[in-house]
Amino acid sequence: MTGVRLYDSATRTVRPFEPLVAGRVGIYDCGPTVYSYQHIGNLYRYIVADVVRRTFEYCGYKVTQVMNITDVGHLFDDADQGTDKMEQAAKREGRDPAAIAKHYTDHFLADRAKLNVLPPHVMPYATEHVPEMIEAVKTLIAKGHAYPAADGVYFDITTFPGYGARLNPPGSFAERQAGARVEVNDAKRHPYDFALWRAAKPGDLQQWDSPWGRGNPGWHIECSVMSMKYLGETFDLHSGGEDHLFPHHECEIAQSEAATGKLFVRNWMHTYFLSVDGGAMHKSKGNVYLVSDFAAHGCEPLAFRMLALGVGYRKSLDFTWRALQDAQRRLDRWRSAIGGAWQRLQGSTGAVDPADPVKAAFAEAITDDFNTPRALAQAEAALDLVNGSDGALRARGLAILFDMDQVLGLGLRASAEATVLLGDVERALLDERAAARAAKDFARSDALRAQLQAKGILVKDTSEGQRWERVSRVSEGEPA
RNA sequence: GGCGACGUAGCCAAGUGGUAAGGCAGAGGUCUGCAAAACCUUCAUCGCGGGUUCGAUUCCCGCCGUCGCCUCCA
Repeated sequence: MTGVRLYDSATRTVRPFEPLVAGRVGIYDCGPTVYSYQHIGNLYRYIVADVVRRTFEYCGYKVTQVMNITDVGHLFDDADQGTDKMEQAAKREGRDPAAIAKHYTDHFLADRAKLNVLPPHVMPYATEHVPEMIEAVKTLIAKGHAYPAADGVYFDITTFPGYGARLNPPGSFAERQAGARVEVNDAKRHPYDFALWRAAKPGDLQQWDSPWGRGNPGWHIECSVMSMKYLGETFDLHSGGEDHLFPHHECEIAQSEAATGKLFVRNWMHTYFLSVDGGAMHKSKGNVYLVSDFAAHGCEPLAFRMLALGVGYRKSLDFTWRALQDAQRRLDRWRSAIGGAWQRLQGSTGAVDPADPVKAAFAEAITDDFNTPRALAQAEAALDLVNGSDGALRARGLAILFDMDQVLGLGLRASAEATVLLGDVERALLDERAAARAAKDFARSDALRAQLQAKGILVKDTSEGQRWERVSRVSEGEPA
């Protein structure tokens, strides 16, 4: 089993990963709130989480990856708040929250599949864990960490020393308080006490019975409850976006550890936001892009995965259409080389030597805090072998690339296999063209090449005969 | 205002106290009936100004710029 080094947001250092249970790793990824389509920034984060999970598996760990679906808004019908996501969506679309959640969850999962993001092993829904959340709130009240108030139940942060300072710089929380301009909610004892349970308000579409009357759960409690339910009270790795550093994950830590008296999470991981054209995505700027927008720019979803792999997750990727198109070209080049080699080798690559230096360099890169850009550079080294004229090296390079793709997830083997799946007509045209070339009938040969091109098959002549590949130029598009 | 992150070639980006991976684009060349590939060569002194050091892109300070968080957003 290969060791993995990773950055931990709590200690702010890169250190060797040490699993709670030898050979296993439990991961909880904060999932999306499904009130609208997930944009590329959201999806980018799940590509990163996917690479993390694949890396551990590549290294021989038995992984349990849990990702929640937040299908409750924890929101109340209060026009002043203006942040009533699930409610707003329900009203906007004239559907109930369950239908909204279903629609956007399905779309999210479909986008993930297009990006070769593997399904998590467990995918709990918040609405199916409300009883457990209520139990957790009762426990916190019983232990003196929470108190019922007029409009809900709040966590008392003064009962958890160090609140807000696990993932954030020491002292920063005090500064936040000083700078806070938030009007104090009279129901709360402390401005930063956070809701565990909210009393229902008139018009709430999502509400449940509880010991504190009808209402809905606070945002943070669902992640504590669901992560501990499926991974245990202490688990290995918890990931989220950089925006979760405060308050979400600090709240999770406080309520979880207050309830169990145990360390909640051993490693915290946060993905930085991607920017678009050098700045933030904003609806007002019209640059909140979806996977379904790629086709219009001649790109496939997997080009976005290639682009994402080209950046470290702790630096922010700057997304531009040009960058995506560059990634598409890179992906096309890989496929072209791999498809050609696959045809020459007739589908046999042999096994990968576990001690292969290129593979070793790749493993070294990917296990160094998931350094995908460096890993890609090693894949390019393997690609050089594939492009060479030596048949043995070609087989070796191909085998290495397929091995690497267990982590990269670019579907390289599938694209290679697709090149040899020809229809009878295509096959006949290729055979006829080979005959024409042998007879030096170039006019006929060129005409046949044009015909094949029209069928999406690019033919190339090499010293070893014709090679061909499917041109994946996206034209069919993918409706939103 | 407070706290934090980032600023590397035309573009996307690795990285290190000792003169900077990889990809895309560009330029020149080889090969080729043509085309497409492939191959070879070529393309940066690391935001600005100081400081520490024998030596800094890499450490420290200041400035400028971008981004994030400061109650429900990946």
